[in-house]
Amino acid sequence: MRPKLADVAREAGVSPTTVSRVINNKAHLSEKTKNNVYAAMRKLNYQPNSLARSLHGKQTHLIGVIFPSVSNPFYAELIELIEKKLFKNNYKIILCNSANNSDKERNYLRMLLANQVDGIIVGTHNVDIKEYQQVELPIVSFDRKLADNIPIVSSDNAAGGKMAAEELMNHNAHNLYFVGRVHHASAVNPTDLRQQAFQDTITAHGLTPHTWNLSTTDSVTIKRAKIAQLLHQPVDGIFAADDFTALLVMQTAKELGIQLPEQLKLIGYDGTKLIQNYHPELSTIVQPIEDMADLLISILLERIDSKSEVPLTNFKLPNTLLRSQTLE
Amino acid sequence: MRPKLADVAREAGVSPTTVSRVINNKAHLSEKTKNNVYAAMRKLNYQPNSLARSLHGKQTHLIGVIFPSVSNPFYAELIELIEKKLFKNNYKIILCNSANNSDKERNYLRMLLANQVDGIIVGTHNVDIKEYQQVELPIVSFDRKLADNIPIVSSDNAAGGKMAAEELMNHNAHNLYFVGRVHHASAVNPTDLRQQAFQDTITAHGLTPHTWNLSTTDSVTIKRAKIAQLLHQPVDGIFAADDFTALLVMQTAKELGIQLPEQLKLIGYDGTKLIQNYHPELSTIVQPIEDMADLLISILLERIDSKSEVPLTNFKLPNTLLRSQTLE
DNA sequence: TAATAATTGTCAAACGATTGACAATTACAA
DNA sequence: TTGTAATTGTCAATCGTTTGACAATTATTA
Repeated sequence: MRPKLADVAREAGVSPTTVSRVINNKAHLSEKTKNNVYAAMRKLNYQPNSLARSLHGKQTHLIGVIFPSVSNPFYAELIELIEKKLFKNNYKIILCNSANNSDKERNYLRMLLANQVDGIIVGTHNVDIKEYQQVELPIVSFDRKLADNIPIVSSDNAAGGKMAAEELMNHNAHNLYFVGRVHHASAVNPTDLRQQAFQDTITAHGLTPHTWNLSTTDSVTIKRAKIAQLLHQPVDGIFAADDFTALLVMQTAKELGIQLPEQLKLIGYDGTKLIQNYHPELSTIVQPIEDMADLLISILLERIDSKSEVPLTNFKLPNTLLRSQTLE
Repeated sequence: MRPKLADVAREAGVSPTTVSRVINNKAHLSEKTKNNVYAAMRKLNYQPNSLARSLHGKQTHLIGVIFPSVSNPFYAELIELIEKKLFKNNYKIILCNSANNSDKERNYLRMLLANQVDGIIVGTHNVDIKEYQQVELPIVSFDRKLADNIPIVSSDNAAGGKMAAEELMNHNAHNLYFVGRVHHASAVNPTDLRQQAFQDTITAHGLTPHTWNLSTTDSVTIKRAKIAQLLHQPVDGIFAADDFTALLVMQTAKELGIQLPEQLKLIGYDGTKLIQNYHPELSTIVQPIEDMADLLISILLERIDSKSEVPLTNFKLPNTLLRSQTLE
């Protein structure tokens, strides 16, 4: 049985109230009793029961973190940074993998509320979650519009798409394709803005943009096949929706004997540390992952402890272009 | 303010006790009252306060998951599977990134205890944690000896090392190197067994094994440089400590004009889905990630709800060899 | 119709800590 | 020596839910 506050009090020869005061730094306490209490806590290896404390109204210091995947390196790096920074602020995270399953996400959301988390960071891609509307807890969203009263942090996707288009055109590519999940209706996801801006920029330059759709449910084998098909079209510039798709393009091109960058220019998206380290040859739009993690957390913590309404902005952080061998 | 049990009772026109009974499926309750209560809960969007329930002795349904990294794809995939399977069993996870920092790890451990988690899965690489000895909570360790009373789940690292050695020799490689973090003292980590078995197997075949040390603190640039140095030695077979190191070897070899597999055979280790999908050319020892996740969880849950002492075995699951272009 | 079973309620004590009110003791300065 | 401030204690209510004991009501069956 784990020791409780009363045990510490007995051990230290003081009242339970005093122990609680020591723990919470209340009132004026002599160094002597403080030290007695600390010693007793150490001796008994005492840890205050968070449940009891939180039940009384104290913060839980738990933050729910909901993302569609953990194994995707982009999310993995973002989550790692979020964890690191929250830990510094003495918060711990409950990790929720929505797996793009709205039932699972809803379930997790309910659980987070039941567990009285202090706040939630959401980076998931399911739209139909009405529930977010009525959560009266500090929430910050990553790259996605959840509800009117929830601030969004993202990179400047439109600028990223434009940058990719311009860069490909500057390198004399004319048959330009966007490869990835292609959206058709009006842009809903911030990420759709990449494709949109890419196409608009190309059109503005008097060229015709093309798209080549890969479904997110396609296996990698199928994606490779589809990309091989694409590479049999006249194409000399590709903007991939993400770096891993770009890798497939690179590899497929190589198999088909297509030279990069001579015959084909390629730009990816995300620019994780993993890609920068292990595929430095890939040109890519680098998202400011660390800045976004910082911002997500500072907005969230601000909301948590000041209770102030944060202006409901869509915070857009700038991307950078990493020029490498697939471009020049 | 979130509704509480008493609010539901009022709304449903029953006593708080009855509501609690409905929630916990106690006693005999008529369908009618049950439905009334459910309706009231739905109407008020009621969620029982987990803190209060757990304080009373109910499980928290929280599991602490401590790993040295989230962004490393191997851990990322393992964590994702653990999350997926725990979710199915109605458990949620508190994610702890030890970052190979024993202070941080100790801190997280204390916090997990304070939060009354039901169990802990530990996959971290710090040794000097005495604290694990005295935790009287169900714990399972991944790939690491923590304390005498804590079961370990791992892949058969020794068999993996042996497999790699034999495979390289079968393909007529004679100058064999282990590349990665090289241990010198007697093996402490299960992962050290890979290197040990690799070397022993080579020696047993009358050849001389070599090692080429890469520190975990080396940047990727430095690792590349060190690998380039290695490739200027006489070497025709390399066993990399992990797949990402293997990628660096592949890339460096290519830059130096060394042909794989003609001039150099290469085997990596881990075989994540990421590597299998995006680097299918790499031969590697594939760890049974999913099986390990299953086993970790079944042992942990067994311990949690049967309170039975699980036999303190080191569960070793078999690896498989993925032969690909870097071998033949 | 009586006896039995099922259903629901009331009440109160936990779970482990926090906190405010108030009292009592001690220490220190004037 | 007295007054004031600092220190510590006692006591009880509270956070939201669970649970056991017991009573009261209703329904079912013989």
